[in-house]
Amino acid sequence: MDYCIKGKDIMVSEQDLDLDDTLDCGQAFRWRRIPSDYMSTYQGSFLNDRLTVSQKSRGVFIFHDTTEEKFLSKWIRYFDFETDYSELKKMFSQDETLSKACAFAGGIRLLRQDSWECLISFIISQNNNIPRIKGIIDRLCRQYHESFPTPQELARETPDSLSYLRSGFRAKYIADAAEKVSAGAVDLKTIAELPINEARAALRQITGVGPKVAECVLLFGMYRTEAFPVDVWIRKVLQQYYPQGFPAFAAEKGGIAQQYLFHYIRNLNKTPK
DNA sequence: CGCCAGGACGCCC
DNA sequence: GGGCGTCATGGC
Repeated sequence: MDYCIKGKDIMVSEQDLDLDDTLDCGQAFRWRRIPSDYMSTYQGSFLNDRLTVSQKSRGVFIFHDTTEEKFLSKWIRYFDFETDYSELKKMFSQDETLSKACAFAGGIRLLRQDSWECLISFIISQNNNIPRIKGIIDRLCRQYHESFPTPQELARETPDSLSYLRSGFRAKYIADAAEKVSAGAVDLKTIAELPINEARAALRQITGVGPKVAECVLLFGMYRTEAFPVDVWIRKVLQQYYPQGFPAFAAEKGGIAQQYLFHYIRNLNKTPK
């Protein structure tokens, strides 16, 4: 990654990033695409900082509505610019299927999101579709001045008071997560550093957090790249391409590989962009 | 209209 | 410990 300042904008060059692949692939739900004919622009936020980011062409980006200080202290980390994804993809490509997946969706990067927002988002995601997940999270944030509520704020709610979300049976799960996190019974900062199986068990103390949601929180909210969420699509990939098991050489970064595979298998039958 | 969604729970055996 | 119905809501 390279960057330079141009007026109030920050110009960024990074070959291993595609905005549509990364911000609209189901790992984060609060990025909104601003319609435009000639480039992709997204608005979103991380913790309390907003960002507008555009992709001008392949590998060329403009970060607006931010500062160099914020860019250095927050956005570089959020977009995982400290990691060399071309190196990762080279490593993955020893495997034939992964090689195809990387070629197909090589613009995906793992976003280093906030663990609390991730926990609630993926609780909402269960047995749900992406447009509706976005809608529910939208209504939630609108209630809190367009920012994600803190655990303490959400802990004041009940399943009934959350009915405006229209999140269905998930409301009681949201309330339970908020209660346990705000009271410290579940300490996300500590969990992030635990050995992976202990971290999994700790997250699953929350009602409504099963294997899949726990894995997503670990991967997307705690940057545990060895976490490997298995949903119906990935289960299909594992059956079809990895009957002997997922290759061990990729296990440590398995979650990132999983992102490429997920995007690949979901779009196999659609026409490539 | 019916099917399904980046699942988890409760209950069954 | 695996199999199955159920859980709200709405996108398609």
